[in-house]
Parts: sequence; C-alpha cells; structure tokens
Amino acid sequence: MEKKKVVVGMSGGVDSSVAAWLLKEQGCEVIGVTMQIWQEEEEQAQQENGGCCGLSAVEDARRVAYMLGIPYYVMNFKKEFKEHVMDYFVAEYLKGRTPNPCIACNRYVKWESLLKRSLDIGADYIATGHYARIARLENGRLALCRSKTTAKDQTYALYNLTQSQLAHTLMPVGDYTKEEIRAMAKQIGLRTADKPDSQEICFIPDHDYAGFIDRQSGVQAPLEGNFVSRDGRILGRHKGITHYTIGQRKGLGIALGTPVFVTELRPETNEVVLGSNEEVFGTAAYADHLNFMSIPDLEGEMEVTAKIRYSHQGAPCRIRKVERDKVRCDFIEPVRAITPGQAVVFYQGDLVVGGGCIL
RNA sequence: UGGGCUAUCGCCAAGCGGUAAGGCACAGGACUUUGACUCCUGCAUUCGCUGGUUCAAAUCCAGCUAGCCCAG
Repeated sequence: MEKKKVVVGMSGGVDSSVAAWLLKEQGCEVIGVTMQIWQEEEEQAQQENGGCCGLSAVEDARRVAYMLGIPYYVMNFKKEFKEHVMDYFVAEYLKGRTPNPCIACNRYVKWESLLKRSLDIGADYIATGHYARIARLENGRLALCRSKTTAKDQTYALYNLTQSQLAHTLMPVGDYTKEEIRAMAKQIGLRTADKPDSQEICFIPDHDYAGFIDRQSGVQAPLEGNFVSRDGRILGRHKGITHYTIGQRKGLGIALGTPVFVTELRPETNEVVLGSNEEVFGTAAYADHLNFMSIPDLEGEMEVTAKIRYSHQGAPCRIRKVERDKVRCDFIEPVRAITPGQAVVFYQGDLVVGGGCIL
C-alpha cells in the first residue's frame, strides 16, 4: 500500500509541529507548508506572538521541518486571506455584525485554497494542528468529533467542513491533551515546545480592531452616534458602531450607576442600544449559511446542544428549518448574547451535527 | 444681587468632631486560535477657596466663590 502523502499546515506553533511529527511517526509521507497570509515579508522575522498565524511562523516552521527531515514550502495565500477573511471581517463590522475571522480562514483559506493546492501537488490529505477528531459514522458520513480535551476543543471553528473536505483531512493532535502535546514536543526537542498559545486576531497584532476597520475602510472621522435605551432615550455618544458587540460592557465610557451592556446594534440609525445584563439574554436564534455534518440535512425537529461562540460551553436547544437555508434554534434556558455574525454550532454528544451563521 | 439650599475621585454617592465607604467609569493582569463576557488588582494624604475654634475638622464658625431654588 502506498504511503499516505500529507501536507501539514505548519504555523510554527507547538500543535502543528507535533502534528507533523505524529504523522511522520505513523509512516506518512509528510510535507510541511506554511501559509503566507497577511504578514509583510520583513515582519516575518519578528518574534512576537506565537501560534496559529503568528509572526514568527515561517522561521519556526522551517526549523521544525528541517529537524523532522521533511520537505518544507511556503505558499502564498495573501489574496485569498485578504478577500475571504480581512475584507469580510471589515464588511461584517460595518453592517453591525460581529464576525469570527478564524472560521472564515478555516473554511476558505485552509480547506479550500490550501486543500486544493495540496491535492494539486499530489497529496492525499492536508493535516493541521487543530484539536478535533474526525469520525466515520454508521450512516456512512464523516463528522467532526470533539477532541480528547474539551477545554481545547476546536470543532466549533470547523463546522463548515464538507464531506469531501473531511475525507481529505487529518487532525492527529485531537487524540491528545494540550499537556500531552507539549510533553511530546519537549521530548522530541522541538524548539516550539514552549511557545505560548495563539490568541487574539492574528492580522491585528495591536488589538485595535476598530482602528483597523477605520484604516481598511478609509473612514476619515469616526462615525459617532447615540447610545440609546430600549425605549429610545438618548444616554450618550458612542465612538462608532464598529467599536461594539452584543453583550459588551467595557469600553462604553458611560457611567449610569449600574453596569450597562450593549443589547443591540442598529446600523440603519447608527445607534447602539444599552440595557441591563438581563436584557442581553434570549432564547431564540436564527442562522443561515448552514452546513450539516453528521446528517445529510435537517429534517423536522432535532434536540441538540448548541454553542453560540467559541468559548461557549453549549446549551440545550431544539432546532428546525424554517427555510431552505435558515434554521431556528429555541434554547431551553435563555442564553447570553446571541450575536449576529457569530457561528452557532450544533452537537449531539461529541459529534458535530452542523452549524450556521447567526442572523 | 432679598431669602433659602448645595458644594467629597471622570459620574453618582456615603460621611454628622477622631483622622475619606460603595457603585459606575477607567487602567493593568488572568482567561481566550474571533468579538465579547467573567475573574483579580489598582484608582481622592484629600473633601470649592481662605481663615478661625479644637489635642483632633470633610464634618463646628466666619468670609469669599460657584451652582440651584424661591421671591422679585
């Protein structure tokens, strides 16, 4: 039997480094690839944050590949990343929505562009350092399964993967805990063993995402507007709708005696609605851009556990389709901050049923 | 320009002679492959100003200043 030929997306971080090592140990023919996505050439030498899309990606990844004795390439995906991640990110915020760029990156850049190019050069699979597993179900379908450690599980950000994409994907890290991965990295002497986990938005290193949006969209002055109460009273001035998201408390700069939170964004009137924490809770959510994994499609009603943000523990709810590409989720108990633009991902046990984008 | 009231951290607000609560906001940190949430820490040597009484005043007295209210 031919050796599996696998392209490993190497970010330079611990997880993808160990993923490459594991696959090599398993006898695969491994090729290391780092995706060049947003960094300027000069900046690649910088030793800043680590992880998924960190700045020191190429340097670290190249050394790890050399150490493992595998071929290594850098592939340029700047165009795809700009179009599907950065531009999308800006456009969504301007519409008063709150996008998740990692999900967009996974879907369009990693599992469309990288997978396609990898297959083009003769690979059978692409592999990443994601904490997730892929299961073959009795109904013949492939579905993501939560990683060994639910604390690090990353299936939420991967709910968009299709059957054919899953069929060409390996995620060797999902069978281990973060501690086990770090221990392995240390044991085999990977220089990336102690790199900190990635966090924040990779293409906005200074964390000033609102400023990034202003620069990208060419806004001269901030589009200030009113903070209003649910009943329409003007409470103050806001810095521009892109600075806020549902459920947000910090950064409002408004003192009303009790904590206040963003309950709604109104791009039409450029208003930001403020209210109590209780007002941030809701029980119904709608989502489109659906993708189903463990089932071919949603028929009738289904009881699932839904995550409405990456770090959400999940909450029980009933889902049913109300249109061809629109699902309604009714949560048993109110959930906090159902936010348009974020993904909602459905689970049954450890399996990903599917998911969509919150409306 | 007669009378009354009030002036304490960016906002609100305790304090009533014994040596400045608290909430909100804000800052820093933790958490986090998104935005948030949450948690931890910090945040008035000083109480509109100037004097006075007292061992001791933000707290009592006087004057001044500012704002509010009622008369005009």
